[in-house]
Amino acid sequence: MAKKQVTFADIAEYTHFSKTTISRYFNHPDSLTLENQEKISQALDTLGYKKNKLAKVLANGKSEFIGIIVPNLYLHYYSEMLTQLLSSYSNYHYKFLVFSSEHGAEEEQQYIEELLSYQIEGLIVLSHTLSSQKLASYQIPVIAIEREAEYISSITTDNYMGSLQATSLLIRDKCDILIHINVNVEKTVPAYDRIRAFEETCKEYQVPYDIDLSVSGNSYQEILNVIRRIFTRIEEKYPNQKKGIFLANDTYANMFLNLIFQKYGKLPPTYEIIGFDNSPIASESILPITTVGQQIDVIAQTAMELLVQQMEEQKKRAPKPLEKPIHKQITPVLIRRNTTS
Amino acid sequence: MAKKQVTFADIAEYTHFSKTTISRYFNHPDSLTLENQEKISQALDTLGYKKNKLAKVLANGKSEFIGIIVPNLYLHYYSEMLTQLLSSYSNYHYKFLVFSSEHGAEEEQQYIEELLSYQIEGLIVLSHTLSSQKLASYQIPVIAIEREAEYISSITTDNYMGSLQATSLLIRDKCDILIHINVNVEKTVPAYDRIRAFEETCKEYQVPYDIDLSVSGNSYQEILNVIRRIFTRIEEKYPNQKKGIFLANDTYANMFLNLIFQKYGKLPPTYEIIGFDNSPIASESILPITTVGQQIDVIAQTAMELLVQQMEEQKKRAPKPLEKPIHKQITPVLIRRNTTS
DNA sequence: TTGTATGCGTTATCAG
DNA sequence: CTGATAACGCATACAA
Repeated sequence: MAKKQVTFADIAEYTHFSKTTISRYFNHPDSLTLENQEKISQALDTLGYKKNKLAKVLANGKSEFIGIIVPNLYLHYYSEMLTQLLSSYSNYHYKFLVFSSEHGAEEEQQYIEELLSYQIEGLIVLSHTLSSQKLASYQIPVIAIEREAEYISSITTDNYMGSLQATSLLIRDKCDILIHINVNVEKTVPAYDRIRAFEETCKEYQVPYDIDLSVSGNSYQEILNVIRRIFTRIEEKYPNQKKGIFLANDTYANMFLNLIFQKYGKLPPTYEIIGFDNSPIASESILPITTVGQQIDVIAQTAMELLVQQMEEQKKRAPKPLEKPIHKQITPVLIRRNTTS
Repeated sequence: MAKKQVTFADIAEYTHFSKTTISRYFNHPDSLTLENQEKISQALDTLGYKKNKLAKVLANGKSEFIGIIVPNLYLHYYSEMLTQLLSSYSNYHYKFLVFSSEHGAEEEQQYIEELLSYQIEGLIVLSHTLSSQKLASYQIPVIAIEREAEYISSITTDNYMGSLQATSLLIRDKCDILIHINVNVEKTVPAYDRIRAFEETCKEYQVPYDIDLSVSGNSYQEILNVIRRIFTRIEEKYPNQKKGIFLANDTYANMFLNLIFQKYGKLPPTYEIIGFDNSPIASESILPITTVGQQIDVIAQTAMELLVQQMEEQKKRAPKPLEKPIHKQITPVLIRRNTTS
């Protein structure tokens, strides 16, 4: 601590006011005469005052902190979401304490304890490790984004609508066989709706379909190998049919497209491909990929609105916690590019 | 505020100790009898105590906060760096307040003011908007990552070495003409060394070279259009020669590779391509791209070491600020993949 | 419009 | 080994 901080006491002494008046200068300036405002204002920069928000928080209980827990930032979806959340600073002036966690529940609970000890007013959770029941038990406004959220409020993409749009496009384009490629997602996860919608839509329109949930792996290479296997299988099984492939995300879609290109040097008319997420890879691919675009900005914005609302409620004298969690769905948009006709 | 927080006062009352003893229980437990430790420990969870770090900070001045300012998280480089920095939590237990800023100096100054008001102990800057001189004036430990840093400590990739390795490989592979494609970087930016090394190496080995710094644009499409123009020019100018292309980053490299593939359906032997960064796109491309890999984990780790060291110094009774800023360079590694022989 | 007194939850100093 | 008491920097009733 080089030189001690300048405090209200110092300013008060210097200006011959009381600390209270200095406090008021910041919080209710109109209650001072213009003359005195000016005096204090002068004193502030001759003394070089710098405010101390922590002291303020301790005194009034409003930390303006929001905790965020993301699984990682490697996936574009998460880093983009974080960007959008951070950018809400200009509207709400909440500060964000960010933790990245995907190594188990204990670690994550520790992080939350730590966050709580900093008096965060709210929490945004994107990781999947803790149950919503556990999260609800912390007695603090929580918003889940795209995860299981039975006991807490949440924002999710309308996965059903997204998948429906993709599937419909493939049907409209007269594909002979529709194929959905995905990991074996749990039914509690919102993204499971992508599988549901695909299947139900295919059934409704009575088109043949094939659902392959064999994707797995922790590295790009591992996953690529699985996709290659799937590609081979499809090539063998549906040789002369027009294949409409709907993949769980753009990374898979890009892999699949690359395999096709490596074999044929182009995208033959017997293939249509649709991804999910509208991540950068979808446009950077050898052929810009048609994809279901998640409206990450809208999701982030909605999450903040919901959270702010609940945090405001907490500040009232008799805060009424939500009777039921609020769940909102954001409709994704189909972005047509060059892998569909 | 549902129920008031449990404080030391409550615990003291309950256990018939003083607040001081409770404090000691947490900070110097050995100075209590085991029996009394046990008593307090019991009281803690029957009362449901939750610690308040803000109060602690106010009392002892150590916030354990570090501020981070990144330009954006859209670029993989930044999001990966942030991930790595966040992961240092397990070693140092510093918490991170993150701001994203690339819209001008005023905004960024405001952010820093805000960060300072939260008593951050150190600052990590990845954005380019504020001069190192300005940053140094804040009188707080600052580490710059991959940016101008005359007046503050910094970590950068050894761009010269990286570029040297790439250029050498292209020479070794007997390219007739070496071409470097980049934006027109300022000479103060560390990345300028990539251009320098390319030119100097070409001269030293007396191979013909061509430096094209015409890349510009704010969107993928804009940049792609420029790259296309450059591609056309190169095709016309060096039709039958073996071309060794070294691009400023993997995104450019991927664009270039896609253009080649779209024209030839493969990578003809008259082309070699090397990117920079080892970002995901380099492996996800139609052909895995040879690239200069920045060791982001090492950079982040080194940055934290340096920062922690300086923050520790600040906590001493007579802190000696650094006489000169410390600058460290991290050597990148050449990752050979399928776009070089 | 301004001041006094007290509290926020913890640590630090000094005494015993 | 334990306790009183005064910081830390600011906010807020309540008075004036």
